[in-house]
Amino acid sequence: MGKMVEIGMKKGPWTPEEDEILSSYIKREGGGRWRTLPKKAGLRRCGKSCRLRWMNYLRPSVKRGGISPEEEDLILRLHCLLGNRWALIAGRIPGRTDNEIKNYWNTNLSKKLISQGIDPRTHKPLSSSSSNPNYQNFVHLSCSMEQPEVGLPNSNEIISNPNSNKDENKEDEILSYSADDAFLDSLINEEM
DNA sequence: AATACAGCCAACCGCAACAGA
DNA sequence: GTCTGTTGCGGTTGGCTGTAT
Repeated sequence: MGKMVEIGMKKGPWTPEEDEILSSYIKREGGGRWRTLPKKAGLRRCGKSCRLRWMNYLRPSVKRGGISPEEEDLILRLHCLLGNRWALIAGRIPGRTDNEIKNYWNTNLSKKLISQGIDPRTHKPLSSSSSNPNYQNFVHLSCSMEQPEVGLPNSNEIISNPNSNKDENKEDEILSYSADDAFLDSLINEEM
């Protein structure tokens, strides 16, 4: 498939005028059909850019900033279970977007974990830091959800190598498990 | 006051997944 | 089943802002 190059499209930060055009169009006509939307709305932006702006900023349900300690703890728990599946994590935290959670993780939480001697990718102690007393605190805080009784992978398996596609069946199993609503709900409710 | 540096986050890019013809 | 266009996701980057020198 040939790459579609959009010429004459504006890039970079959105202006208040563009925001107004996009949100009033979507309120009037609804979202979706992102590729044709900007032309119909009268915007010189690509569909991707419009979708991103709406999803991460303009949607009325989007909360911005001020992540609470409860939300932070939930992000830690979900990341421990799911790895860098930001959309999946965001789906369990009302009003938060994948982009916001990803940014919060990269700028705050991963540094916090590193300072505690924890590898933010694996949620295991960094090399030669397993005796770090902070690790015990972190395990209690972040990874203390009960492991399922039977037939389910543990969280370390899930995130041990997120880029590997060598075992498709296993990956499917993990994905279906990871997205299990009842289990994730129990994880959330345990915390609230 | 000017400059350098660091942190943060909005937005972009590439690719995978999905949908439908 | 295959091809093609669209959407969604995650990694990355560029630029803005605040702080240090």
